[in-house]
Amino acid sequence: MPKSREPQRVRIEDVAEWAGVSIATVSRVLNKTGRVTEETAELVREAVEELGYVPHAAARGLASRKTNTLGIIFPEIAGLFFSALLRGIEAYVAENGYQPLLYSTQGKKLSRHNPLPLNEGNCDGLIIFTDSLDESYLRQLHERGFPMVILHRTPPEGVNIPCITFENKQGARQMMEHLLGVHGYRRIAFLGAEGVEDSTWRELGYREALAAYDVSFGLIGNGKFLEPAARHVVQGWLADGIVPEAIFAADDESARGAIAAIQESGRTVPQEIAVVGFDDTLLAQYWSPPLTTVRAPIEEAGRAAAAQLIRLIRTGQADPLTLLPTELIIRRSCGCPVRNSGR
Amino acid sequence: MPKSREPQRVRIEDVAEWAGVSIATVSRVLNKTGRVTEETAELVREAVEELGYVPHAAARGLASRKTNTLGIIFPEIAGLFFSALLRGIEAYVAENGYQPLLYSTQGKKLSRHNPLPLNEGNCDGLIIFTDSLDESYLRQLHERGFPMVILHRTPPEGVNIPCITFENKQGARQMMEHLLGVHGYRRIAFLGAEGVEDSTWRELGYREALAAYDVSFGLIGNGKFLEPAARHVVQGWLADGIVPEAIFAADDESARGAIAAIQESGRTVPQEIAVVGFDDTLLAQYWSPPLTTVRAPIEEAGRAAAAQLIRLIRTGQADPLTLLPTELIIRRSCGCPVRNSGR
DNA sequence: GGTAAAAATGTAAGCGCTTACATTCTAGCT
DNA sequence: AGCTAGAATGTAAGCGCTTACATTTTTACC
Repeated sequence: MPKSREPQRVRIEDVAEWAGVSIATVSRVLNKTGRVTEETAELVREAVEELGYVPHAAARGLASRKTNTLGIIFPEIAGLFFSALLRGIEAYVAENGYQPLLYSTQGKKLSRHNPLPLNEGNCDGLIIFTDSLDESYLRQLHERGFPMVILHRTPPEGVNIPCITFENKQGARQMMEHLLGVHGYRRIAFLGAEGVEDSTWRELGYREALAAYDVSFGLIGNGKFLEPAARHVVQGWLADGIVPEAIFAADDESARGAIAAIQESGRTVPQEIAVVGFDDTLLAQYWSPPLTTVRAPIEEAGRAAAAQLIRLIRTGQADPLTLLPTELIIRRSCGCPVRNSGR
Repeated sequence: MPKSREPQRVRIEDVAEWAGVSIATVSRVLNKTGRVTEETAELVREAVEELGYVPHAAARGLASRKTNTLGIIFPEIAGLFFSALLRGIEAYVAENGYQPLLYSTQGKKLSRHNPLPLNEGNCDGLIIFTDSLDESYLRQLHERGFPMVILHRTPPEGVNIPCITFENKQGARQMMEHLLGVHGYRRIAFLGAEGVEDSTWRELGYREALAAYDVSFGLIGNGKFLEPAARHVVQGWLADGIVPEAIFAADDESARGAIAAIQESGRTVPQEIAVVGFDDTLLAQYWSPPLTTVRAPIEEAGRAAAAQLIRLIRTGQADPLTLLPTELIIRRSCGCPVRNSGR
């Protein structure tokens, strides 16, 4: 049985033949490398158009050892945080002639034994988002000289991979100042995510502020940065008769969970328990009550990561640490009176 | 000046040498193709481990004409809709040994003159999301025999590309039945997005329902599926003294905008104007009032798209049309009394 | 018109793999 | 021991490009 018509791929050779030139010339026209008479160039372009030629990315990458692609490693694809980050990356990357290639580890931790599908073969550099690669693997990649930047995670010791993160501690500190200083709350609980570095820093800000105000009350729950988990934790507290004056959720999703748990218990936010968050995603301004939170410039972080990576690829240099400032967004859930919608 | 230490890439040749075998054997072990003694295989695996060898994806792709990668084309990266879809795709694709490669057109419409960076060179097939490719380009790709599926858009005439979409008209119809039949509303406005196919179908459902109930009132605004645009449209209506009994927003973001505009005008939802949406994303259950909407199985759509594409790649066959059912989610914004939170 | 430098184009050697085919080895026969 | 089928492994030809270098053509100038 004859194989069903295998649609012939158009190759550079076909273009060359059509235009009556050599493949080298075609390549030169396409890549604008080397000089070619305008006449010939036009002829080649016509051939490309006529035949519908599209260069084969893999072949090109193999031959030139560049892919013009940046790999982006995410632990999972979810939520607005991710969207915003990606938007920032994408915008910057596109402006600079690269295309982003995404890979999500879906919770699996990658190591040398379970290596990344993204490597020199298909991208020129990597943006690594949080904790998805184990330390020795990260180190190995880095030693190979593969350009990488890390988002929201300090690189392992001795490995100087550029890092982009928020002023987490500082932001948390500010929020706590507001809760402690303006509202006078003392019994403030913290809802973090164990093992997530952002959360750890925010927690540190929380602790420091508490210490600064000489408050001995401290309550820390693991809301895993997920609404259901956070809701569950707070339900547990309330059931056990532990009723803080305020809950500082280390991200907006946890805040959402906390509010749900409190409201389900028949209590009101912020009158009985205030709740504040971190990130300012999730349309938090539309919640009831509108959420007081710390705005993290997520999109900006994406842009910064892309910028550092491209710089690293091109010049071999990049800033070891980029710290992005956060901003306190006061709405209603902390107990403040209406002022502005925080738009 | 000597070039700074160029870190040598480990190639299959190095592995072969270390293990004392030929590169063909290494390849066979790695791809589990052809027979190799367990002894030799083990030796090769040791070499791989020892040297930290990772195959070069481009070279592999070039030689084998397979990339195990699926390209996913999005108009833009934004919102929860996208996240959910991607999650569905990613889950299915990963289970089947592929990895997704994303490309966002950022609003630009791609054509033959501005071709896709994703092609035979770096992926084995394409999932195309809405209107990001022009018709003749789509046709050309299809004629080349490149496997593709389309999400939320009917393929151009004569081109039988498998298509995955929601029961948009049906879902809109159901919602309208609720508004017309249960609540008895007659002055119902529609907030769509011009040129978006999903919106067009939903609008058709809206019109049909109106006709079925012999309602002559009809008001259609272009909210562009964006909160600010929708808000603006509704502000305009209200300012002009046009006050419908209900607004059917063709997606949740527009619904959000409509609610905002109404509330800003000092009116209440749903008492004075009811608002309903479509998609059930965006934590719509937490809004104030909780949004009555049509749930579209977004994640399921992603999964279905991936499934069809992989089937197409492997067998050359796929279902021409996959229609995913929607579900009416009654909450409060339509005027219904509290029943359940729609969790 | 002749010559040399510059410009334009062509030739061919890879890039790091897979894989068809060739070769060598092993084991089971006679 | 000698022979052979089958298993194990090796050899080498590409995959479709880029690019260093070789060659040819043009231009500018004497």
